[in-house]
Formats: sequence, C-alpha cells, structure tokens
Amino acid sequence: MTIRHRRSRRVTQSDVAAMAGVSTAVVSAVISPKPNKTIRVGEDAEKRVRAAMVELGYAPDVVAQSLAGGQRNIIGVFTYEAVFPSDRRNFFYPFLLGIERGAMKLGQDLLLFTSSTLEKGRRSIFPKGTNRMGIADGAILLGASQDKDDLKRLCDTGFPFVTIGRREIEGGQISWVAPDYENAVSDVVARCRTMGHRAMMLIGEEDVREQNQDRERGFVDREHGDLNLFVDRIAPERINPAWIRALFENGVTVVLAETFAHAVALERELAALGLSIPDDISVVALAAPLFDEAEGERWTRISIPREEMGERAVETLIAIVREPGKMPDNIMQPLGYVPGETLKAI
Amino acid sequence: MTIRHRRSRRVTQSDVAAMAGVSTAVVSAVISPKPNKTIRVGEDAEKRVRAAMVELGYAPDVVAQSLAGGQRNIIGVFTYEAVFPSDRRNFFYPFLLGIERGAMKLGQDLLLFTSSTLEKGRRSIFPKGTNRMGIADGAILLGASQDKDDLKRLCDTGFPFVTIGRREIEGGQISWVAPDYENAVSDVVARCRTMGHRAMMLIGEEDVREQNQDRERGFVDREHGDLNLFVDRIAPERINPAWIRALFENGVTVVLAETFAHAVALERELAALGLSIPDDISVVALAAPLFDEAEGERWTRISIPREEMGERAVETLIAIVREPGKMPDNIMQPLGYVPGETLKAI
DNA sequence: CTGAAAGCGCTTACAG
DNA sequence: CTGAAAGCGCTTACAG
Repeated sequence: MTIRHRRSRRVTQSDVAAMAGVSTAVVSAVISPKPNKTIRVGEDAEKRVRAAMVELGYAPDVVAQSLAGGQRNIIGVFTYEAVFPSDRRNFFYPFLLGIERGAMKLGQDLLLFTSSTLEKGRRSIFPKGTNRMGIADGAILLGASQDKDDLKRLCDTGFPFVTIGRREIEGGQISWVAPDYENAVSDVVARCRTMGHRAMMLIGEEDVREQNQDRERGFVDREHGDLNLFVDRIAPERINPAWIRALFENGVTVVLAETFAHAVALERELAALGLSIPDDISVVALAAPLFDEAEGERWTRISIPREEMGERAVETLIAIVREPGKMPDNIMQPLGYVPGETLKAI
Repeated sequence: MTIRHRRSRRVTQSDVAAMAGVSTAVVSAVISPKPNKTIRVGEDAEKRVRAAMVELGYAPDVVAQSLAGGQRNIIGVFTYEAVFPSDRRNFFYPFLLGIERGAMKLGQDLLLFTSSTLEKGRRSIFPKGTNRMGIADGAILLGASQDKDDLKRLCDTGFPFVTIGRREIEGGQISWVAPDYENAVSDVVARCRTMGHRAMMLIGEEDVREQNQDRERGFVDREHGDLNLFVDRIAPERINPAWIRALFENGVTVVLAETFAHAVALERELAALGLSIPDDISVVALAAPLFDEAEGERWTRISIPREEMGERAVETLIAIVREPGKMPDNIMQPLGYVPGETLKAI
C-alpha cells in the first residue's frame, strides 16, 4: 500500500472496466485515444466506459501511465544558477518566462531541478553521481555552463535536451537555441561602415567561449575586408589611459564591447581623460545588459529576444522528444538592434 | 520500448544487481535507505552495488519508484497565476524564492504545474477532470484561490498539500502557513492606542475571506474594549467626500486599510478636500504592497516575511509527506511592523 | 544478511 | 471490435 493511498484506495482502471463490463485495455483506449491504435472501441462500450468513469470519479494515474511507456509531459529545467533569482532583474529570468509560456501552450509541466544544492556556487547535472533528469521527458539547460564534462556525459546518455546558447562538445552533437551573434555583429559593423567608420575595435572577455567566437566571426566577416579591424580580449579593469591612447593612435573611431562591463569601464577611463562617448569615440554593446534593462538604455546595442528564445527551446525539445530519431536541432535566433545614443556618424 | 529509450536501453536496477552479484532488492535498499527496512545490506555488498552504480551510470527511475510506492522527492507547486510573472515585482514571487530555498535544503525538486493553461484567467487543479499532482509527493498551493470546490476535492483525495494563506473548507482540514494577521492587527491597534488614538476605523475588501476575518478579529480583539472601533467594507472607488465627512464626524483619528488600494484612494480623496496624511488623519496599511515594495515605502504598515513563509511551507509539507498519519498542520507566521510616516501621535 | 516474487496502475503487442 | 497477458522499473512483505 503506497503512502498516499492509505486513506482510501485509488479508483483504478480495473474498477472502471469492471463496472463497464469491459477489459482495462478498452478503458485505456478510451482515456488516451491515439491515431493508429491497435485497439478500437465500439460506440456502445465507450459510452459505458465514460459513464463508469464519471460514476466512480476516475482519474488516470499519470505516474503509471508514464511507467507503461506513455509520455510524462514533463519538461525538466536545469539552471546553473538559482531558478528564482533573488535579484529579480536577473538576465536569465526572461528565458524562464518564455519557457513557462511554451510549456503552457504545449501542455507540459515544468520540473525544476532544485534538489542539487547550490552549495559550491553552481549546480551540477550529476549531483553525487546520479541524474534526476530521467523523470522528465527531456530538459532545457539554462545558464552560462562551463561544464563540458557534464554536458558530454548527459549527451552520452541519449537523454533529450536543449541548451539555451550554443554549446559544442567533442564527440557529440547538442541541440540548442542560441542568439545569432554572428549576423548581429556583422550587421553592426555594416552600420558603422555606413556611418563613415573605417577602423573598429572589438573588446571582450578573455575567456573565449562559443558566444565570443560567434561575435568575433561576425566582426571579421569577409565582407568587412576593406575595414581596419582590431580585436582585443582584455579584462575591463585593465582598460587604462595608455590603452586608450593606443586606441586613438590606431585611428579607431568605434569600439564594439562584448559586455556592458567593458563599455562602462571604457567610458569611465575616457572621462578621466576628459573624453566622452560618442563625441570622441563611438561604442556599441554586443550583448543585452546583464541585469536591469534600464541600466543599458542609452547604449547603442544588440537586443536578445529572451522570452521568445525560451518558448522556442520548449518547442525544439518537444520536437526531439516526439521524434527520437531526430538529428540535433540548432536554432539561431535573430537579434535586434537598438539605436541608443552612443554611436555617431563621422 | 518507451520512446525515450529508443537510443539506448535505460540502465536499470537489475543491471546494477547483476554486475554487483546481488538481487534488485539489495540495490533498492542501497539507493533508498530507510529507518526500519525489512532488508539489510552488508557493507561489502553495498560497496559493490555503489561501484556498479557509478560504473553503469545508474540513476533510479523516479517514476517507477513512485509507482512502487517510494518517495519521489518532488514537490508540486501550484499557482493560480503564472509561476513566472512577467511583472517581476509580483507579490507572490518572494514566496517562490523561499520555496526554492526550502526545496534545496531538503533535497527536493520542484514541479510546476504549467500544463493547465491560464486560458480562462486562472488555472484549475483538475483540468479536464484529471489531476496531474499525483506525480509529486505533495504540493504547495499559492495564490488567492477562491476555488473551495477544487480545494475540497483535492482534500478528499488524501493527497498531501499545504496552502500559503489560511484556507478553511467544510468537512475537511487543510494544512497551511499563513500570515498572522490577527496578532499583527491587534498589535497595530495597541500601538495606536499608545499614541493617543481612541477611535479607529478598519476599511477593507467587501469580499470577506479568511485573511479579512483574521484582520477583523485582531481589530475587535476584546482587549480593545475601551476603544471606539468601526469597520467598513467598501470598494476603494466608493470612498468620497461624504464618506470622509462621516469619518470625521465619528471622531475617527486613524484608519486601518486592508489594502493599499484603500489607502491610496483615501489619500486621494483627502487631498481633494485639502486634507493630508498624517496631519489630519493617520493611516496604517494592513498588508504588504501587492507589487513593488518601494511603492509602499512611506506607509506605516504590516510586513510579511514571504520568503520565510515559502521555506516554511516546504518544511511543513515534507513533514506531512513523511508522516502520513499526521494531523493537518497550521502555522501562523508572525508579521513585522514598519513605522513609516503615516501614523502620528495625537 | 539476501533472494524470489508479487504488485503499483497503466499501455501495448498479440490473439481471438 | 475486444480480452488476456506481458511488461515498464521500482519497493516491499515474505521466505530463507
């Protein structure tokens, strides 16, 4: 006897079957009708079954349905950070919003893997070696994961999952929905060119991950062959007067900053030299602000439709779950361009 | 063959058992150790089992565990509104934050019932007659539920759940964690008395639910026998000059507003008469602001430790789940008092 | 200390 | 059109 039924025995399929004078297979066929079912039910029998279900207050046991091979209609959501950020202006939050909306539309419940503690700062997919994800039909992975080992291991299990953000691993293919930084940055460069800029510099994170590669690829696109392009991967705090002098000596008139931290550091150092944006130099941010949108309001920048991406991740995952033979699916999400006030024509 | 294992058969208990040279019962005992288990495992066997689990990358199938009567370590969260509010300053959000923290501490995953659409404005626990909650060990119900029928029905199933906010139904007892409005309001009245006030009025929602009863009970506490107390349940938009005149005619010097809408409406109408708070009359809000905290900053008011309540709800639920015979548990959460600027001594 | 077996409530070939 | 039976992967009395 299971714990939850101690009070009153659950009404099961066989109760309904008995009352309707049919077998449980017929009841099953009635509650979950499928296209090419091996079993067909007569009108009359179905009527009796439905009557019995109502009479007995029968509700199918989702757990049993799952075990027997039915779909669970549960999507796992794994975030490397807290799911409910105490800073509610969190960068990842809009993705969750989109995920919930997608789940609603597709009739899925959402399972948040909160059981693996955040003790050492980040969660792991395999806390103490076990993987709780199996409960769900598939999972969406969210957050700036560095953990390629985890990813590879999960990939090897054959468990369906989709990451938000491009992820590449050796010896495996991952499904993802990612911001199309490449085209977005290429587009920014083209705009700058149109505005008269001829020498540009991309500054960004020292740690080069997929998203940084994407931005850089868009930056050095062959269509920009006639431009004078520089790339410097430098920590924001290392931007100083000497660095800025070198910038001007190279004739750079616009800086593309991978992060807001870079843009802000640059502005501060410029100010120390009595210079300002965009009068002395233009700046474009190649990312959405990490926190409050308002914070980045005045910057000319790229915008990421995060809610839409969340929704798309759900759709992508469900497609994979429903068609297991399917190849990994990769979706590049087109990004927006926000004019702002920090890019000026020459 | 279930859909999700088409690629590679799932590693099961029997695989582990075979490799470790024991029966599945032993493996089961190892992965879910319980106090007075009928089956005990030798150190040696346990070591072999653990090694095999790691080797094979075994993870128990929670669905099967559930069916067989084991614990799932999944807490359902049912919200009548969207779980991820697009307005992130949502009143209910901090509860979720606390719930996540509680889940982490107790090693629980969180299942959000997002599958029942929000189409007709609110979710139902029993969408099209079925109840998906059974997947979880128990559930936390969040949001200003009016749906006593749903609640009664859920209660009758014997499924363990805890509501946030006091809920009473006929013919059943519900476990809840609720703000202790009664004591908080009684305390407010006492403070007002100390400050010289002798005539007070409680204004609030016309629809009297549990929380309104609680506030009212604290208001008319027998210890306040010597005071002149009035209660008016009136829609905020019906507060007008005539109503305010009556207020002063009754000698009322402080108004306790159940909602911020009431407080704000009152202030607006007072202003129209050239009167102000707290110079002409004092006001205390008997609730946390529904949205942004900042919005209510200046008001003298009650504060609700929402995160703490979320965490407590998880603890309460787990206690019930672990000890099924347990009586419903009711926790009154002590509230805070924020001085603000709208209450003045006479 | 450990194994063989029943059972949780479904679904799905396989027979009629 | 419908039934009997196997099986999903576990847990838990019941025997040894």
